[in-house]
Amino acid sequence: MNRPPRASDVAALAGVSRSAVSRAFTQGAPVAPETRDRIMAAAEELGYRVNHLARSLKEAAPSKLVAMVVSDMDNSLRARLVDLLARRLVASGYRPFLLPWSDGDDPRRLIDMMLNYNVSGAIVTSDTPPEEISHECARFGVPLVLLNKAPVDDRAARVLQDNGAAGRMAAQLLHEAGCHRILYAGQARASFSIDARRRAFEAELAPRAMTLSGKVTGPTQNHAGGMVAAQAFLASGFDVDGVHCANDFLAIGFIDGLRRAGLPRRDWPAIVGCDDIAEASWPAYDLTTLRQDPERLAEACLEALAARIAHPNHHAETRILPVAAVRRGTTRKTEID
Amino acid sequence: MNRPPRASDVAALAGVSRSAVSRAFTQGAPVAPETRDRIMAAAEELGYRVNHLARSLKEAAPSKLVAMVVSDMDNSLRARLVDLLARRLVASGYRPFLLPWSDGDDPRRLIDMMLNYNVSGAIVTSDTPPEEISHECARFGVPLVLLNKAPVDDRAARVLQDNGAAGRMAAQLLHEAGCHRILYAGQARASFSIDARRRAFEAELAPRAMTLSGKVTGPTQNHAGGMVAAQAFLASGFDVDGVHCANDFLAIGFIDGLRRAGLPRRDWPAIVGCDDIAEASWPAYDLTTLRQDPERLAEACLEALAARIAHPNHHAETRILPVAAVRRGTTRKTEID
DNA sequence: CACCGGAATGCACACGTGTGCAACGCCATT
DNA sequence: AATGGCGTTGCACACGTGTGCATTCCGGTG
Repeated sequence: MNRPPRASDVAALAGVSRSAVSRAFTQGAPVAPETRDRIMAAAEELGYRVNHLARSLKEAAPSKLVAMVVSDMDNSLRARLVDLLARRLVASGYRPFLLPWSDGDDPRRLIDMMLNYNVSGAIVTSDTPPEEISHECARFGVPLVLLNKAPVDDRAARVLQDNGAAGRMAAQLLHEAGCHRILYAGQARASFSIDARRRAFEAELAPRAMTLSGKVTGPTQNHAGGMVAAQAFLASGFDVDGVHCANDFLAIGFIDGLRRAGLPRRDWPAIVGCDDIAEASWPAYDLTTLRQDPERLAEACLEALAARIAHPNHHAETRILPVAAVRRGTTRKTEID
Repeated sequence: MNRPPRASDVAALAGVSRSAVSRAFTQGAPVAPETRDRIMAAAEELGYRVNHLARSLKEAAPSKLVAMVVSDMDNSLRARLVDLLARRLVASGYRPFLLPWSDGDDPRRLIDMMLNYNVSGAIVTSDTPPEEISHECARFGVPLVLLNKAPVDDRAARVLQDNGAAGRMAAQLLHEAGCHRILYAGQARASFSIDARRRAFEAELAPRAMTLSGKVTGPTQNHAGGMVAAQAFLASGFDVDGVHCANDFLAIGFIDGLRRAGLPRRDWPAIVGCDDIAEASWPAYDLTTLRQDPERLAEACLEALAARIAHPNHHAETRILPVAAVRRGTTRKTEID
């Protein structure tokens, strides 16, 4: 026989009933200390582990699984968040369940996978998954947390950075750098957060005596997209002295685009990104940006998820986290080429 | 009542027995077509989904969960691999279960989590998790695949790139660049793969008329570690014209270390990394390196896992995947600063 | 019409666990 | 000694599903 040992095996070895074994492994259940010791010894000998699948079956709805829907793992901020979320989930007794999302996927397959495993909640980190997921989660009572996504359903909690403040701070940072003629570099199909930032950014330009001289876009909001955007910028002939990029990943691509085109460093416009990903601080980029703290984002997600699980019928809350300006080299004058 | 609908609810609505519902959702089970249609309509109306937890309970051992043990998610190669593995696992009908690992963690907690959920297999991607995990998996019959790790147990399958070839190719690339006095930059506590590469690299130096002039190490095998290593190199006064770095992540940190120190581009030694992470191709680095194809690594992991699951008693196999030289700017002479 | 074969369906058990309820034993109190 | 109370334990049911086996039904053949 090669199946894993079950509670009744332990019970037989310890000379007690199966219920006693179950109680020995249940926090706070009434069991005589010496009985528990005998049971634990038998369990150790057999290598017995409680089967959480069967346990969660008994306890009705909530398995301890939490689905993490994620795409764009090439963005290091996202990878960092996945890591942090997974660690916090494990520390809180949950088990993270990774559901990768690609643009062409069928959202119903995703929902099936979540409901098949009776998840006790879900966290959506990706930009692209469609609203349908939110509605289905709400319909089936799956507690849901959206990270940096648009509001779609009253029953979905949201965690997002303060996009309005971020856009305004970006304008201020370019203002501090003495810029007047501004370029915005983004992606054709902007996500919710990026679009909100851009609007706040543009609204803040005129009050600070700056004008939007042009916009360029790349096909994607990553490094490759940034390089394409830089190419478009150089080909356009826009006369600008400051650039705000949709996010850091695109901004470092933009910088590499300037670099590849051979534009000397002293001729670069001032550049401001957003997110403060790890690469932004590397000497190759030294990018001025707006920091959103991944640790706090992850923490807020877990708090929001716990709140949803505890009070599924409450109106879902929205947590807005502050951003902080990080002043680096791309907004400082330099004479070295 | 707010619990999710179960098979008996669907059965009642469709006017059939619960067994019929179960069969309707089981591939190849005998069910009259019109009965199946009626059942499916009822299931759709109620929003019924098969509970896979209960299903896997019935089917004895194998839940469809697969544990992915992973640390160092800041390395973009690792993040990429996690993404690819998760996608392939989902496509193959498995459900990836993310178990983050940190250095101080108790390996027994990790094993508990895997066995509690009756995983049908595990993939270990991280460098650090101790051998204890392998032994426990073997002891409890959990099919295990190790990615780029040392051999520890006959029953653990392994997938790794050809470290010997990679080390030799690194030497050849520096040889092609006309180097003679070589520096090796790595980490104090080297992982298995990195150590194997270094040995092959060093053995290949003399036959190609190159000598190892020195070694420097950083505290970690990432960007920060590379910057420290570069600092150590510059402070050492070693006279070298070629550098091999333990991996790309460290190599780009090494480059940024040279950059921060203000060393002009034309004075840089030739540099060769390993892995071909995304950043290596960025214009800021343009790093010559050895490519290990993440897609093939992920594919091989899944094949190895499937083989372990199908034949748990066979001797575990080891798959060695080829590497390819990627020649870029860091091994070309340049006159621009 | 009788019979037979195959398809479809229902019954009942099993998977491994948690827990309410009742029974039991022990000790202290009356 | 009888009684009450409390801590401990076992019984039995429930969670939601898959499936072997027996039963039923239907159509075709002799």
